Amino acid sequence: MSEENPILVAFEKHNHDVCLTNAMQTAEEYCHKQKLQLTPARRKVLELLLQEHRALGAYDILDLLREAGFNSQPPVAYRALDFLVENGFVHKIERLNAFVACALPGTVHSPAFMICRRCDMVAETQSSSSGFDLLANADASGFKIEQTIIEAKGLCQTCAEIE
Amino acid sequence: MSEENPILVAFEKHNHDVCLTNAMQTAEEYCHKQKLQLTPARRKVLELLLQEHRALGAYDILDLLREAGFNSQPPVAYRALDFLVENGFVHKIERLNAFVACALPGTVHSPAFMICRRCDMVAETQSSSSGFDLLANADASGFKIEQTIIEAKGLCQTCAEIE
DNA sequence: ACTCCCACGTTATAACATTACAAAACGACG
DNA sequence: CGTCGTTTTGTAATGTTATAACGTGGGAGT
Repeated sequence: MSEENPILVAFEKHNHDVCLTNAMQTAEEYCHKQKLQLTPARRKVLELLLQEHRALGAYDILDLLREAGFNSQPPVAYRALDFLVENGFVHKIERLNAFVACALPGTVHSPAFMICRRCDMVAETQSSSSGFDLLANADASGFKIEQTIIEAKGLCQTCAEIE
Repeated sequence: MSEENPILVAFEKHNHDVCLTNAMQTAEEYCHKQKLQLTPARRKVLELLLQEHRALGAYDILDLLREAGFNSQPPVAYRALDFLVENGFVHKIERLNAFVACALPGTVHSPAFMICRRCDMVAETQSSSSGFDLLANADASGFKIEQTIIEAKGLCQTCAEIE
């Protein structure tokens, strides 16, 4: 069930308001504890991203911000996104040059993504490190991994049935 | 040793001419068999990339092409890169929006990369599919993975010693 | 009140990538 | 050998993503 496996949440029907409210609350608390400022622009960008299980480009976000009465220059969006990414509330999807709200905010994790090429849905899952060749090769060569991005492109179940 | 483990080749001293010659020959043969045209621009781009174990941006390549007497518009570089990527001679590094010659051309493989953030070296390794959470989660959700990109950022041994 | 830091405002531009359409090269086949 | 269809190239213009640079304002601590 979704309640127990947030990983699959993007694929299933769920009460999205709860999704959003929980995530916002987690962000609030985290920022309060860390003495970080969840300013209006940052908050709005996070809300916008939480409203979809899709990745949005920086300029999409910029348009939405503009509609919401915010200032409209690119640095506005990029600064907010940088903040949110740094603090783990948002992930960048490199394949898409786009951004998606974190499905597991407030936890240290090493995410992996499934990206549907048809409907653009992005689902986040955990990538446990173990048993994974990359680590062995990194070790063997003395490479110190700091961060790994894992992004799978394909078709979600719904879209696979259609095609 | 490098001869037996091409995965580590980028990290070690090696006769780079051999590297290049072998890869070019593999590409020639593959194209001949598949009735693909390894045209001068495509060949030159592959050579340029093979000359480094680093990723080059499309515009870097464009500059080098220009120096080599080729035409200089962006589509020239992007077309050659598209061809080389489609046929597995070159990989795109999404994190860097840049391109690197394949270390194992002519074989079907699912690569993973180690990218040194200090010296920009890119090493290719294989990502065996097995034992890897993403697959289990994809299965569980009905997601059909078509391609997975794996890119680790960090420090290569040499750079780790310096820092 | 002073000052330091952080966030924001704004302009400009850099870096990456594609569309569109015309011309040339190439290969297959009658 | 033509000529037709396909692939590749030439070229201009434009679209998309991201950052540099520099100035302004507001709050926290002294």
